[in-house]
Amino acid sequence: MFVSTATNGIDAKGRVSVPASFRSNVSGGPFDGIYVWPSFDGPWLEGGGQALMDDYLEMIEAMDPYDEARQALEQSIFGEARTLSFDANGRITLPKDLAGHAGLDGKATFVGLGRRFEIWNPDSHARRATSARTFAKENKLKLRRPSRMTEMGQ
Amino acid sequence: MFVSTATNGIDAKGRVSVPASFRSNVSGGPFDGIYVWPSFDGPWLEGGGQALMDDYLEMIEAMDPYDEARQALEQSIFGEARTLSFDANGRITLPKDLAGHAGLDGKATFVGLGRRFEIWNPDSHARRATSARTFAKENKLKLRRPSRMTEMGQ
DNA sequence: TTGTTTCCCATCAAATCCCATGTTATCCCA
DNA sequence: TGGGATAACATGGGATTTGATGGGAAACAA
Repeated sequence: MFVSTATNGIDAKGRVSVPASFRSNVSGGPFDGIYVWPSFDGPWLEGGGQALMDDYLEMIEAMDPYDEARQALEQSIFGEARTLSFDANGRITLPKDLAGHAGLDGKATFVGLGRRFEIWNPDSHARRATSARTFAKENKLKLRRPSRMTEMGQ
Repeated sequence: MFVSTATNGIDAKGRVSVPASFRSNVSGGPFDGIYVWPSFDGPWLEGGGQALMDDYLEMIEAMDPYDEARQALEQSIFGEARTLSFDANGRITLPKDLAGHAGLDGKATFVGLGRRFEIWNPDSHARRATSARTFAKENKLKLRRPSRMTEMGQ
């Protein structure tokens, strides 16, 4: 599970270290890396491992093949996603267009969100974290257990 | 899984490089190439590897033999598809009629969509990507978890 | 022949690999 | 518990490989 927040530097080649705990979270499969795409909600990046993409594929394929929403989601997730594999030191190279979408310049903040994570400009993220905390406080009563227990692996 | 978008040039001989990640995605089988056919939805091409064609065959064979829809799909997919094999550098030669259907002229945009991919005129695709992003944002709630529980993490 | 397709080789940029280094966190033992 | 030893992590730069592309020669077809 992706948890915690870490800010790492982006070097002149566009390389950035992925937090070690994120890396160990996606290790094991044949693809040693992550999937990253621009959020269609705002100026940040969405990311996850193979398992997340498999889930999205399953959810999208459950939709009607010629549903316009399905085609838009296919395009905006799979069409925009990049496979970024780790180098020997656990870094990825962020393509310029992705860095541009998120306004990344020299530093990137990785935010673990359970089954997926986000990559933010550190300043933007600080502002968002503040407002999210307020919003969480106002909505804390919405946090409740599902009526029937469901299993969640580790 | 086919992901990401890449635009490559079409040379005077009609050759175009298939993105390396697409190639590795279809490698392994006896047929070293891809299947491509004109979309019956609009001016672009549909494509995939052997696995995709096997899936379509399975789905179509599950239909009644004289179902009109079955015959239309057989004709529009298998009847129109071409097998385009890679040359030593990973290029295919696009037949003129396929290039014509998609309005390809000098450049081709490959769009990974999970199990399959599409080939677009770069300008047409840019317009579609923009509208798809808006539409995806408005319809993201249609992405539902499958009813059966899945585990978190990788 | 004439035009077309397939194969082969050359080139250039970009992505990847490899090695070195500083810094922090963890371990281990007295 | 203190403190040195060790390992893990993040970072920088050079060397090497891969990927995309262009053009020519050989095989094939009309």
